[in-house]
Amino acid sequence: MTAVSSIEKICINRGMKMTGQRRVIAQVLSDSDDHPNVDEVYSRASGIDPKISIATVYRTVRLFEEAGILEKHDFGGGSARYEEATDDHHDHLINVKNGDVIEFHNEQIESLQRKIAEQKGLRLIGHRLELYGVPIDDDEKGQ
Amino acid sequence: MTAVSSIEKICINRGMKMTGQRRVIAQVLSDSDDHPNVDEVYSRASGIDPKISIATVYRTVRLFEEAGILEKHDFGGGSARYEEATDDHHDHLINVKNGDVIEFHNEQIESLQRKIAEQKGLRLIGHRLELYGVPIDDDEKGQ
DNA sequence: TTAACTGCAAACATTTTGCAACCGT
DNA sequence: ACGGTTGCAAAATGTTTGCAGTTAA
Repeated sequence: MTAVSSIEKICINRGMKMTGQRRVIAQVLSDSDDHPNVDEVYSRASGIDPKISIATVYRTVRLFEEAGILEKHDFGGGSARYEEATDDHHDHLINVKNGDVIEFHNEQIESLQRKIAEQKGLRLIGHRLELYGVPIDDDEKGQ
Repeated sequence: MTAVSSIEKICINRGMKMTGQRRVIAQVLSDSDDHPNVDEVYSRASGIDPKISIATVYRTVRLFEEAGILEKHDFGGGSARYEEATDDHHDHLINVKNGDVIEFHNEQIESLQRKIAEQKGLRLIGHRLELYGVPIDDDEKGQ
């Protein structure tokens, strides 16, 4: 009856002890299309189980992140934000004129990044790439 | 007599009130080749004027950043890091093992970025690229 | 002179942690 | 039953701010 969220399935597969709190947090995160911060996860989870504590949310998202189930993003603005990890990696192209976010993936850039890191003696373990642009059409009339 | 730092010159040009503390902080930042955080700026400044307070450092780097004199970076690791803003663009490769920051510039990546934006109908006006890596040597003995 | 700046300490925001009680397996 | 997990409150960070005294212009 109780639907099992996609994240909970992963947890079960890995033999994690699934408490009621973890189930709720897993469901909240599976249901989220955005990139909630801990406070938002906490309040969504509280709607399902009002006696969850925020310390547990912190501990759980950290657990999930270390298990590779979540991705942690630092978009600035004070708090870390989370999204379910998927196997398709993408970067973001932001249209600063209207705030639209376009996801893209470019293997050539990815491999150049690895190469640059290697040249400096490092193995690439992550990156952050954000592009900011304005519509080319708007360009024709000035600026 | 007292050498005027490059950042102080900019401040003077803009008519900022230059106190002793601001002069010291401007000099510390002008002299820094790395990407110090506030704590590091504070301790370097304290070496020149031991009675500067860390609150003043926070206020001053924020002032400089809002004036476009400094660039503020969020490389993770808890605290914001600063560098003098220049017109020559570069990206950052962060050694997450020790916090070292290596600057790099790769025209191939730059041009790919422009191309990607164009393909989506945008003209690139800015970007943020940060690479995170660990020393390859450390890698050999486990992970 | 006086509006802006500084130092101090307290306030804040986010995240982590010690510990006793609790619960999944 | 046992060891991991939770809730709570306190601590740890990093940063901002209120206020009274100080200083650059």
